[in-house]
Order: sequence, then C-alpha cells, then structure tokens
Amino acid sequence: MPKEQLEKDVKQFEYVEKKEKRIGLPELENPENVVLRFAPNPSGPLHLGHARAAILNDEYAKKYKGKLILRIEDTDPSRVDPEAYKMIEEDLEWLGVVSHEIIIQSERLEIYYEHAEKLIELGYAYVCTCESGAFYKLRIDKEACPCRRNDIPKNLEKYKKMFSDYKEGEAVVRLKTDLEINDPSMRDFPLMRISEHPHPRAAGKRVYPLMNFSVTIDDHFNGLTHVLRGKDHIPNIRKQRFIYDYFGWTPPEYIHYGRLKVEELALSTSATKEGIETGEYTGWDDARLGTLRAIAKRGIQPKAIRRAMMDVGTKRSDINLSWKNLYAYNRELIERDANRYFFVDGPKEISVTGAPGMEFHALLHPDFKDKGNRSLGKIKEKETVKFYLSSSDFENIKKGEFLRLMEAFNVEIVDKKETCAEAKFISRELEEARAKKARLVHWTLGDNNVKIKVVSPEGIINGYGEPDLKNIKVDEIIQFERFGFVRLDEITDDELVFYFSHK
RNA sequence: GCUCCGGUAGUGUAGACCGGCCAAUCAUGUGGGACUCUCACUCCCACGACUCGGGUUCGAAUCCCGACCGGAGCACCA
Repeated sequence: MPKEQLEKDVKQFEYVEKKEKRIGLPELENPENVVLRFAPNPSGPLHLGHARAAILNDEYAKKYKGKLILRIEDTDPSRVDPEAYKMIEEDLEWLGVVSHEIIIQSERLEIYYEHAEKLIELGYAYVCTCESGAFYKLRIDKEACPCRRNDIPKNLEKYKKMFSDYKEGEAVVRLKTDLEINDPSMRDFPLMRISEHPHPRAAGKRVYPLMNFSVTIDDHFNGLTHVLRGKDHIPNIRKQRFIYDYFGWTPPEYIHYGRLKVEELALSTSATKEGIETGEYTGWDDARLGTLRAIAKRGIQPKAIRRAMMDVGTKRSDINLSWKNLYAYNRELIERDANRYFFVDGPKEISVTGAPGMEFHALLHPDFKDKGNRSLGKIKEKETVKFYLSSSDFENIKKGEFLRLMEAFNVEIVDKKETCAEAKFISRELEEARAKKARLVHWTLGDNNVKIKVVSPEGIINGYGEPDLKNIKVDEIIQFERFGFVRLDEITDDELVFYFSHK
C-alpha cells in the first residue's frame, strides 16, 4: 500500500479529522449537475431580502459549477409591475449574480394549461365551481364538494369553459389530495384560477396557474436539482409532492432559510410601493429604503452585501441583520479608495484676524501620500478671514478656547455669539495644538467653497465643502473628514448632491 | 386555536449529525490605550453567549423529555 494511501486511511480514524473547519456554505446533498433558480415575483425592484436568495443561489451555482435560472413568477396579474422585469435584471447585474437562463412564467401559460388538463384526464384534478365560502365550509368538515364527484368528461368540459364562460371567482381547478389531511389548506388545493385583471405581458389571458402548480411544473421541466427558498415555503413541499407523485416525477432537494429582518427597516414591496404613491418616499431608490437601488445609491458595494449574506448563510432560524455589520464590511471595501475632503455641516461663521498670507493643502488620503494633495484655498496677509465651521463644532467652542483649524493654524476664540464667532491667529505649529490638547476641527473658507447637499436616511444635510470637490466625478465615493463616507450622486447647477453611506 | 420549525455574546456566525480536545470560534460592536493634522485607517488590551428545568452518561452547547420564548403555515398571493 502506498504511503500516501496509508496516511489517508490512518487520518480517517483520527478524531481530529472531524474538527476541520468548514469554510463557506454547507455542502449540498447530491451535488451533481446542480441547477438552481432565483424566483422573484415582479412587483418591484429587489431588496435586501431578495439579495439573500439571489446571492446564496449564485454562490451555490458557482461552487458546483451549476446553472442558475432566473424565473420571474408573474402569474398574479394584479401584482405585476411592468417595470419590475427590467429592474430585477438590473439589480441582479449590480449584485454580480449570474443567471444562465431567464424564464418568464406568463410566457409559459400553455404548458400549465396542458398539464392541468392532463391531471384532469388522469382523474387527479377536477374543476370546482363552488362558491369559495361554501367550499371552505365543506373542507373544514373534511367533506367533498359536489364537483369532486364529476366524471372526467364533465371536468374537461368545465375546464374548457374556464377559458371562455366562467367569470373570475367562478371556477378553479383543484387537485384531489386527501380530505383527511390535518392541514385544511392541503385538502384539494387549487391549481388554476381565473383572473380578469389585465396582464401587462399576457394580453387576453384569463386563466392562470397558482404558485404551487407553476412552481412544480417549472422546477421539473427545468431540471432543478436544488431549491433554496424561504421557510415560508415549507408547507408547500407537501402540496407540491402530490403533483410530483401524480406525474411520477422526483422532487428536488430543498433548503429553507429563516426570515431576514433588517434593523428598523420595512422591506415589504407593497408597502414601499404605497409610500411612493403617497409621496412619502421619493422613489424606489429613496435613501430610507432597503431596496438594492437605494443601497447602491448610498455607496454600499455589492460585495459588502454578498459578504453579509454569506455570513448569514442558510440557517433555518430567523435573523436580524445589523446595518453596523454591513457598514463595517463596506468600509473595509471603500476605505483605501475614498479620498478625503472637508465638508462643514450647518455652517457657522468664524472670522480670524492676524493670520499670515498662506496657502492650505492636505493629503487626498492620509495613508497614501502618492495620491497627492488637495488645495484648500489661500488667504492674504492681515486680512480678516472668514471661515466656516460645522454647527456641531461651533456649538462646542468657548470664548478663550485654543483651537486648531486642521491643516491651517491655531487660533484663540476672542468672542462668540449665537451665530458667529471671532478668533485671533496664534501660531501655525501643529505640535503646539497637540501639546495643549486643543480640539482639531475642519473648516471651509468663507468665500471659496462649494455648496453641498447630503441625503441620508435621517434627512437632508446642507453645508459647504472645500473647493477641490469640484474635481470629483459622479459615483465617486469619498470621505468627508470627521463626518463619514458619501457617494456623489449628482452635480446640479449650484450644488453637489451626495448620498451618505456611513461613518 | 391547530400543524410544523427554530433558540450560542448587542448583531451575525462556527461547533451539534458522530458527547470528552469547548471555562466555546471568527467577524462586527462596545470600553480603554497607542498611532494619526478626521470621529476614518492601523495596532494593543479588555468586555460579552451555550433560554430554563429535568433525564441519560464517568462526562452534555452537543443526545432525550418538558417548559418558556421566537418564527412560519393554516388563500382562487408568491
């Protein structure tokens, strides 16, 4: 026996073996020719909750060199937002999720029709024209409705009429399950229904499959090997199982993850939509929302989200995702690329006398000198110079205080009023400020600055920024020193509009 | 109410299947300190958890039972 093999065998019996640390996602059960799917319903753009399903599916597809199908589940015409199809694809692209195939259920209605008919022909399904309340009552008592007793030709005839005669709510196709099942919703659950609501992509159609039916048909015909979805779908395994069995198909492996809540955030698409309509939110990308487009606008990197979702994994228990963790991952990604600038929030004037003429410079990034300098402006000798301080710094200063204007000089506060203060020049040396443990504050010049607006989830912050801010480009992420990271979203005629990322 | 599922530090996570190496991992956070012309970065130190009660066992975070807490489902939505 070769030495290598021997070592391997010995290792198997060592208890140390099982303590090897798992990295990344848990292994899949039967990972051969893996086919997965991400199946959102197109009622709006994707949010953080969707990101979990999308990313985890993507990671598994990559891990096993499998295939990921994007399946758009648009079989409830009343909940379809025509814009959503495009938005979902954009959001996935931003996330870096690669789908190898796109399936839109409203384009596959004929397949569902055909299979519903097949189930009727086989005697496994029937068309039920009972009033829904009446059926509900019978079902509670585990009793069959009159339609269940109809023969196959009769059912086929009624099925045809669903496409022409019956109105919405008048007929459904039901699967014959078992009236004795303890969960009433399992008993002869519906497969197809009529909706007269116009479908933006399936004009003229009025018969639609219900979720459990279309999902089963598609999972089967698309060769799904593994299904990763929220635990709210657990009961559906049982329902779908009936369909698999009637057709003689084998169901895929299922993995169900728990509910994901995000601190102080409502992820619900329908509630968001309502908020947009009433004007409470500015749009799908409102900074307060958990949509991916809102998060992107705030300069959060897709990789930060991916890492957070990998962290979270596929556990069954519910979790509460913390923004702090997400921000920490994001900071790690953007820190070294984010150049530094001064921005004063809620500017308050401070006039300084006796300063020498000088030019102010600072590094674009304190850890990378080769990135070069930025110019903070210049002043002339003996001029009374006006500076702005942020309102929080202004509030803290006291008369007689020794203060360091960062990258400039040291001053002493001579007088302080409600909205402005006067100071006199003392010295230029930073060391002196350090020795006196003086406060170091950032500033902008009174006459050479850029108007700035920062949009944050908490509201809008106005102020002034240093002149070199004119050089940055839309989409660039920078750090306003002692304020936080921001992303430039828009340059308007008179101001720069930033979105706040995090501290 | 009925039927399922879950509970490890503030948050997320590893360990659980196969009990001992776990006075419990890693990340984030928080507190303190060093560095720094930022409240960012970096470095150091500290803090902080097996929901509870029984049982099995020489030994339980891990197995069993119960309680409590949390969640999901109980649609002609997905």
